[in-house]
Order: sequence, then structure tokens, then C-alpha cells
Amino acid sequence: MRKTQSPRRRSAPLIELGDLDERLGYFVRRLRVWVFQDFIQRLAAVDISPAQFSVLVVIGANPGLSQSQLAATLGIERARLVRLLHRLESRGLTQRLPSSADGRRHALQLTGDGDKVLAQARALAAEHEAALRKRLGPGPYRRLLETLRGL
Amino acid sequence: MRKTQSPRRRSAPLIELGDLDERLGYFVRRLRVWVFQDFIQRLAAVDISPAQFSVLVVIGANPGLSQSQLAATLGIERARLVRLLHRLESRGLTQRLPSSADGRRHALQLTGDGDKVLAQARALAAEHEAALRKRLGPGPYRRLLETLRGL
DNA sequence: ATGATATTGTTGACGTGGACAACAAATTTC
DNA sequence: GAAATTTGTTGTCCACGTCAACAATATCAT
Repeated sequence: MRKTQSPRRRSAPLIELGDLDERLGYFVRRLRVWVFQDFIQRLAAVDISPAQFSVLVVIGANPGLSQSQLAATLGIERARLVRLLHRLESRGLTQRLPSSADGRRHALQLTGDGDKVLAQARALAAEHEAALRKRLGPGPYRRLLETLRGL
Repeated sequence: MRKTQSPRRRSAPLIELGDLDERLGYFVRRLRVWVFQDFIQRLAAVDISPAQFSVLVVIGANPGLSQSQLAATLGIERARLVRLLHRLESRGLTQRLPSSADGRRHALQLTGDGDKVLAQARALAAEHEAALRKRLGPGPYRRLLETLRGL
């Protein structure tokens, strides 16, 4: 049996958040941390991070697009995308073809392997999403998603 | 006059997100990035980061609490908190007093300066929050906050 | 056409954040 | 009193966002 009434140890946390529970940013951070954790764990089998997944998905949906376009779409820096692509390309999942009309641009594409891995990742990501929906509750999940989409 | 029909340049982005707009994590990341950016900019005058702010607020609301308790409350690693406190302490905003009953623990407190800076930070954070509410719209903002609080 | 400007991809560097592992000191447990 | 646990700490690693600079290429102005 545990001590139940010690005032200094083992008592319930009773730590207050103060103004923190009026700060959206705080909760957004907490949510982001655990969503990403779950995603990473579930996609460990294919070794695809959230960022890599988003890159693969958008390339898959828009083959031939440029790195600038992709970076702008994802809201990341061109510099960061270069490194993401370096990794994916070294794993043989994506490729940079020369753009026909613009010597500066690269036309991004998935390789055959990229397609396969993306398909596996998609399945796992769907499980992740289902887990999220279950954990948050279907209602809040829907509201959340729809609210966030409108930005 | 601009070229309006060139299929390869200057046309509207028309980049599709693919499955991405069914992924909550993607939107959470986007939201988190811009919320934090706004926060950092608005609190640049007092040079307080989101993480530092949350530390100050919780210490202020629970003077004397330990680092383990604080870390658990904020959902960060003890190791990370050590470094946050190191900074804040070197700026003279917080202090670690010896805990009366437990030689391992530190009783965390704000200094006088800490109180003042926190007050300023709070005011700026309130402006930040107001900006968020305005940007998201009062309705979605409220829904978001209430949904996220229930975790 | 030619010179100025802008875009694209790239590299380097910096600071923050989260995750782990290990450790000494102190405390609790048995 | 020995074993296990907690607490604060340090070190390390990697992901991420940011910024500056640069060469190559393309566009714009006149």
C-alpha cells in the first residue's frame, strides 16, 4: 500500500498551468509532439519521417514540379528541401530530372521504389490517422481537421 | 502585361496537396510554425521564447516546485529543462533554492526581475493571443482552444 | 542586344527542440 | 544496511527552422 496523504511526496501533482491553459501555442506544441511521435513510431518500418512523407506525397501528386514549388507548397525552406531530397534520392526513392524548358529547375519524380515505399507509408499513415481520430474522438478530430484546413 | 497562359511559368500554383489535406499532423505543423513565429516576434522586446515563457508562467503559478514536476507539467525532458533554467538563471530571472525536505530537489522561484519580465511577457503574449484569435476568427479559435485543452 | 534583376538550387552555419544514455547525490524501500 | 528509485546534471545525436551567400540560368528594361 502506498502512502496516500504525505503532503510533500506522492500526492497528486496539483501543479497549476497558470495562464498557460489560455495559450493556444502551448497546446499546439503538445499536440504536435505526440502526433509526430505516433507517426514516427508507426512508420518506423519504412523509415519515413513526417517531413519525408509530405515530400513524397506531394511529388506523387504533382510529378515534374520544381523544388521551389514543392518547398512553397509544404511551407519549408528551399534549403531544407534540398537536404530532404538528398536523403530520399540516396535511398533511391526520388529523382531530379532536368527541366525541359528551364535550365535552373529540376523536375521531381518518384522512382519505382519511391512509389512502392510511398504506398506502404500511406497505409501506415492511414493507421496513424485512425489512431489519432480514435484518441481525440471522431467529433473533435473532424472539427480540428476542418478548422486547421482553413488557413 | 503578364503572360497569362504559359503552361510552365507564372500560372497559378495549381500544386495539389494530395492526401496531405487529410493528415492532421501536416496542419498541426503549419499552425505550430506560424504561431511560434508570431510569438517570438512579439516577445522579441523581452527576448522570451515560447518555452521560456511557459517555464516562467508555471514557476510563477507554483513557486517552490521541483524541476521534475515542472518538466512533467510542461511535457518536456528534465534534461531540456535544466538548460532552459540555466539560461533564465543566468539572466537573473529564476533561482533554484535548496528544498527544505529533500536534498535532491530544487525549489524553483522567480526573482524580482523574473516577476517584472514575466509581467511584460504576459502583456505581449496577450497581444499575441489576440492576434491569433483575430487571424483564426473568434469562433474557430475558441473551438480549437477548447478541443486541444481536452487531452 | 546588353546590362540589371530575379529565380533556382545549393552549401554552410547557427540556434532550438526532442530523445537517450549515463552518472552522482540523495532518498525511499525492503 | 543493501537495493532500488528519484533528482538534477552533462553529453551526444539528430531533426528542424532561419539566414546568408553563391553560381547558374532566366527574365526584364531600354
